[in-house]
Amino acid sequence: MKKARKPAQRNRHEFDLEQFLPYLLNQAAEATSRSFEQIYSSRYGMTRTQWRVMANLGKFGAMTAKDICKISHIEKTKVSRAIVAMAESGFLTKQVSSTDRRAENLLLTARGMRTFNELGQRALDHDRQLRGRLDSEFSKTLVLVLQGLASR
Amino acid sequence: MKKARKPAQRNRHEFDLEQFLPYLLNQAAEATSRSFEQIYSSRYGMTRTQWRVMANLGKFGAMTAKDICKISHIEKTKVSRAIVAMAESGFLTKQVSSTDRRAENLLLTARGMRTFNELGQRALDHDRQLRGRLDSEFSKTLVLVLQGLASR
DNA sequence: CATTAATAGTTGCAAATGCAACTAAGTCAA
DNA sequence: TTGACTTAGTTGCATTTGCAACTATTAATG
Repeated sequence: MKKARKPAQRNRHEFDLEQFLPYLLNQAAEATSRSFEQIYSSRYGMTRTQWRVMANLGKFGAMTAKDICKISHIEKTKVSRAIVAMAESGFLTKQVSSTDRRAENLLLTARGMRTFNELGQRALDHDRQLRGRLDSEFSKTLVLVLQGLASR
Repeated sequence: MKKARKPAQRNRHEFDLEQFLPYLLNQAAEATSRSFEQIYSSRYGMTRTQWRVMANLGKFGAMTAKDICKISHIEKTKVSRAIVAMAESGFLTKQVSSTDRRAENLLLTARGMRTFNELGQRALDHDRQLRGRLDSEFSKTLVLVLQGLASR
């Protein structure tokens, strides 16, 4: 059990880190991501960003780095490097767009697909575990709220 | 408005990144932390970890690095380096514990206090903005759920 | 057309991080 | 005591990141 410390002094603002949404979100995000990270990192040597890129490609099929950025709000350099690494590991192939030679269409290889399918299955399990005893109504609202917070 | 893409193919698992809790939490955490980070980083050149260490010291008063780790679940090396930097910037002072010469008691300086008070005020504002139109009952539950997810 | 501006993606570099190994100090038991 | 073990905190190193500047290509404008 956590020891209940007394605040050292009263402040004008009554700010409490442990109630601060960005902090809480970070803690929860770290804890929940980290356990799942174990799986794709140990099995496939993938990083978190790589897994996310894969999950997007797995869901939406071929798309460009730009698309991934827009959908996932991940930094473009992060995406760029993830793509390079994934191409090297044989999870995806790039092909220059026929209509715009700057852009490259990204496509999961057969191996990429298989990997995505396996990880997707495990992700589902993990998610169910996390949601555990959350009321299903609450769970739905939670998703909406998080999406709302993410898109600002 | 977000373009609604169609999944490329149906998979056995029906996994959807955009409903995946770790992912949602990360997105929300990033978005909400980043906007606030602007403030302490531009005004005081502080990093996220430094701000968190400060917030703990501000709330609980003098404590050791170990205590901060235990309370906040932040990696000890992260905490250690944050402390060094904050001491250099004059936000805190260390003093070797009288009962255990390995441990150091950390204490915000007057400047550290002032900074914490100012940032605390702004954090409160930020938090209120984030919570915006969240139902207050939901808001409370949310905190509990996030804390639950964080401590596993 | 010819320039100028915008866009897709990459790269360089300076942080920030994670992990393991380390130092110094304390504990405990025989 | 002394030797093995634990603990508080630091350090080294390899990896990941964020940001700005860059290349190559396309769009827009006069």
